[in-house]
Amino acid sequence: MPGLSLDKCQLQLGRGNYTMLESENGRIRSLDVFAGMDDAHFDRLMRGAYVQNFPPMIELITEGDPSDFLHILVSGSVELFSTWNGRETTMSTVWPASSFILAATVKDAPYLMSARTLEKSRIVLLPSSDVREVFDSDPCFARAIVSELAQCYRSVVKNTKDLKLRTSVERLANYLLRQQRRDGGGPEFILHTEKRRLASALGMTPENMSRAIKSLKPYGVGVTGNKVSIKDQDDLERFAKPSPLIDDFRT
Amino acid sequence: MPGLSLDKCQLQLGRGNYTMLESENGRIRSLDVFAGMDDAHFDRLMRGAYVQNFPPMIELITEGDPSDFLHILVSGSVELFSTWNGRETTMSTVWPASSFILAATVKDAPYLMSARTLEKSRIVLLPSSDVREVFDSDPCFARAIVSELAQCYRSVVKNTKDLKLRTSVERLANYLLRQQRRDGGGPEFILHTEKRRLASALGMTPENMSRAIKSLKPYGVGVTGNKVSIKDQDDLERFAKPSPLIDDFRT
DNA sequence: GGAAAAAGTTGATCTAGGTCAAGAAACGCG
DNA sequence: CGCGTTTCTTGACCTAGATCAACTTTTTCC
Repeated sequence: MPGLSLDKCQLQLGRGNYTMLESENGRIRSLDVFAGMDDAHFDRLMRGAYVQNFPPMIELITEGDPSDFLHILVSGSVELFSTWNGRETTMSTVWPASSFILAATVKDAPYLMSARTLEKSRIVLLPSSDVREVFDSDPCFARAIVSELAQCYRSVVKNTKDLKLRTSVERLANYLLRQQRRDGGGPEFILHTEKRRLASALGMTPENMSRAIKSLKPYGVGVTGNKVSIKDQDDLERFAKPSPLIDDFRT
Repeated sequence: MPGLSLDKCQLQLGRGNYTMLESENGRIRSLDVFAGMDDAHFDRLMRGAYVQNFPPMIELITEGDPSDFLHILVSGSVELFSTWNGRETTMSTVWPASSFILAATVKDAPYLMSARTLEKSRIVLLPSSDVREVFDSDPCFARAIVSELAQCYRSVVKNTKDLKLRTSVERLANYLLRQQRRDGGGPEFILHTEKRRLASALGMTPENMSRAIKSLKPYGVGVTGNKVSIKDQDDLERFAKPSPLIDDFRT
């Protein structure tokens, strides 16, 4: 439903009322960014907050726009993407519960990426000015923001290394290994992303992704639909050569 | 001189003494990161600091090592690069006066990139633990760190967009336009980077860089040695289609 | 449940960019 | 200054991956 604008949505769903926020508070409060902060400051942040449900495929943010809100994804999933000269690429996918476009908020600079919901998503919107204000008065929050930001930075750096140092098949192989770990490490797991989006995220075309999957078959990788099975873990790892300095998403 | 290790250097040059630091203090003090902070806190940081001169091509940092120091480049230039599976790529080049590997320091996590001097360089080393300590006690410093980090993050995001959305010739064209602006905007300017390093930074081979330069000739770009002349600004810009969301290095 | 739309796959072809090799130019150093 | 090393360039060739088109499978939605 591309005709449904953000404004329309806000009117439809209205400003998040206190009860809605209350029920969400626990979840949000326990996020890393807010964990250690003062209650008063947290309340201060939440007073100006909106909570909204969005349908799938709604463009939440358009790159270039001023960054009025820090977004926090409570449920659903959001794709960050960028465009130039008629081309488009997936920059990353956001899963609950985490914030996005923190850097734009902090710098009070225009968004560098657009964002759209992939599924029905619940999102908390914190006015950027409030975030900056509380940052200055709560050292604990400041510490958390800086840590989150550093984490984001390191993720992008890892992604750049992945892009510049590996071929597309190597990127796919390592993506599968990362996904496997995230899913518990068993020999069978599920892709939570559409293949064409995955292709874009990994910097290739959907067609080439299909072929890349096929070319991993000799290493014991089977993919049917969104189900992946890794028959020979060692063999795949010998090929993929995963490195903690690229593939470990925690450090 | 690849035989000369960092340790040897430290022995040779010794710990920066107070006089050396004093002479540097002004320059360092005026960096964005330190500008607004308390004098006492600044002194606290500088008490534990080392200042050192390094010859060209010395590896200052190896990716994967623990991040013991925040580095600040006072003069010279430093290349940040990464390796995987025998391949190497330039991630970015650092010019004075700015800090590098801030994110690793903040998170107390291993370096994701290696660093080497390109020329004779003067570098201030601040123990990471001191930086984190002062961060917690000086809100102004915290604000500056977060701003610097956000800036770094946004730079890497722009770089990813450049890599994923543009061809190598388009990347080169836009790089030239950025370099031109940085150099005052005149039709003639100078490349401050070796072409092979530039090639690596832009994600291509030196051979392909040569050919990319040639293919920009029809758009009025002339390159001889490190001198670049842009004869038809409009023509080049029509081809390069620079975007502030990728190419503006300030926001 | 079934038509329409979207996602995924496959094959044929093309092309951007990598690799290899050799020569030219620039640089560093005794 | 001149010799040796490195960088840069050019040409020939190759390959990873894109594009295009046709087809199959899956999903969506009335």
